[in-house]
Amino acid sequence: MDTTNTIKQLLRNQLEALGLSVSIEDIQLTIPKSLEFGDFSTNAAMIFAKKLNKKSWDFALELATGLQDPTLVKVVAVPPGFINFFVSSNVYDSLINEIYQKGPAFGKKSFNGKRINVEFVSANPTGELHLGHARGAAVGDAISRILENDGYEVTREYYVNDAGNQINNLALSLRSRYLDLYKIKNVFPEDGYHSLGLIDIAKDLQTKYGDTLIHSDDLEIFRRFGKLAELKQIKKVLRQFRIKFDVFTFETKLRKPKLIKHYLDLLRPNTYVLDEALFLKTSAYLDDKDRPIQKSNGEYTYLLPDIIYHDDKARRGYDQLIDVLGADHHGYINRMKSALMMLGYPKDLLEIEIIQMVRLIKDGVEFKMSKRSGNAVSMEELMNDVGVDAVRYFFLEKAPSSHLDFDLTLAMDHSTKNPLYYIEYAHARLFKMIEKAQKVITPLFETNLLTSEVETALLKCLNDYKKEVEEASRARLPSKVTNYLQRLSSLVHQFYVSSRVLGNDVEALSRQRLALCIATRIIINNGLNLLGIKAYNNM
RNA sequence: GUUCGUGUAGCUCAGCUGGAUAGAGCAUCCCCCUCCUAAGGGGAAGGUCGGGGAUUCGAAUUCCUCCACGAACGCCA
Repeated sequence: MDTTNTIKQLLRNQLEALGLSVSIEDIQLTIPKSLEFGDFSTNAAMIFAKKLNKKSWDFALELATGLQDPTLVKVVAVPPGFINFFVSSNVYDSLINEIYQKGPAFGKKSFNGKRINVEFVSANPTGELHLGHARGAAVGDAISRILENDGYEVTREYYVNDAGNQINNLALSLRSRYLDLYKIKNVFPEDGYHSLGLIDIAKDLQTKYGDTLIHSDDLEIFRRFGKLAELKQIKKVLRQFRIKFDVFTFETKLRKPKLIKHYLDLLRPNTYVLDEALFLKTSAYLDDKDRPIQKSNGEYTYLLPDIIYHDDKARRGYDQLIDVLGADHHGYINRMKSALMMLGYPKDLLEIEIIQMVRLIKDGVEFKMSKRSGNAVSMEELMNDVGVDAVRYFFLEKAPSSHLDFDLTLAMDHSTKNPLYYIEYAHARLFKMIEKAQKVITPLFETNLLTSEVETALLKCLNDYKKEVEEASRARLPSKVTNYLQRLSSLVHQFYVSSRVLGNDVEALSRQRLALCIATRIIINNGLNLLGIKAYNNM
């Protein structure tokens, strides 16, 4: 019989002795969050006290005194009426050993047979990536890393919207810049893209084609050249941010007449014509109203290629599709899910993670970011000024669903206010100390001497790693990992100050503490790796 | 108006599959380097967990309702 059942049985017997007959199933035994509450805990006294007309606390004391078993080291009642069970003491030996043996692989699960596609960033190739994209990039990549760690095979995908109005605007803007180079009078498009990068692209165009395009009415060459140049720049920035996409899917590849026709036929039963436009009956599923897929002028809306795209992803055999999208795509969720349901997919094949807005604060005041204005801060600029590690950390430490104030003044100031330094410092301290200590002693991977409050807490925290990382994967919340690392680092600093590794009277204590440091450093390193943040050996 | 998100310390936010004294960073005040990195540690102060109601032995957490802020509600993508 396992410990849980032993304790439950014990409780049942004791309750009976006190005049209450309950079944085993009604007894709740949990593993407490905090170490001080023992290995198991029950709320039985609080639940059953009322039946005997007793106070929870009195009843807990009464109940606890009768609970004895060879497997139990200690049984205590605590206000307001919990009864805590302590089973054994040296449970952490195997943990420390496992962390040391597995190193970077500790906590990483083997392939569970499930494949997940994570689509993120997917910015239109019409200009620079901005802050919102940076947040999406950090979150999408961290979620991917966390899922991989949890045993999933992950494909990172970028959808390139290279058809439609925005690309025409890009082409027109580029042509205008190109004509400017020849001092030819022209009108910059009203919704054109003002980024300075476009002028450089125009120059490249000039280098390649000379003046042969001046009288060309064909926009196609401007479209192609412009989008590829923009995409190249985007990829460069993402690479610098340590993100490599596995798949780029182009909207133009999905806008093939044959494909469109095929999908129109497929969706036909779910459509109707209104005012010469073709509407998809998404409201029959999850949406609050129907959505047009073909305009009255015969053009298709973005929705149709997007449906084709999602079906394309689904057909590639993923068990789960995740889209990481900005808050402005909020209304998109139900219409895309509805469309996929029409094609016969389950409701939750597609999961959409909405990333809330980033508000930019500079010198204490908000300034609006605009795609057009020259003073919007780009992702590249941010990365160069703040550093990749810090940018990632800033964006990951808060849940994606909460609005984020990005304080530029603070971030660009390389100061100690940066919460990432706290973790990095803990890592560097451990690293240097381990390096030093290993010249004198060898680690002993046992824990019987590690009994101080901070040592016990540290062991417990290391033990939590797997659980936290699993939770982060399940909830798609990288912030669980940043929070965990903060907590762990705090314990590291406390430990560092209070518990010297070298120079103890008892050599075994030094050696066990060294082993604890080695294990802890590995965990910090592994945790940071899940966030795409580098761990440094000195600061 | 509808849908979604958010409301927790002076500020920025954790905590939310109900549980034990509601936590951290920054800011303020006081201590701690002859000794493994003081980018650190210890302590003080700071809270009607937006308001109200319900369920429960127990609610920041679940449910209802109201308020405030943000986002989306286009034959744009």
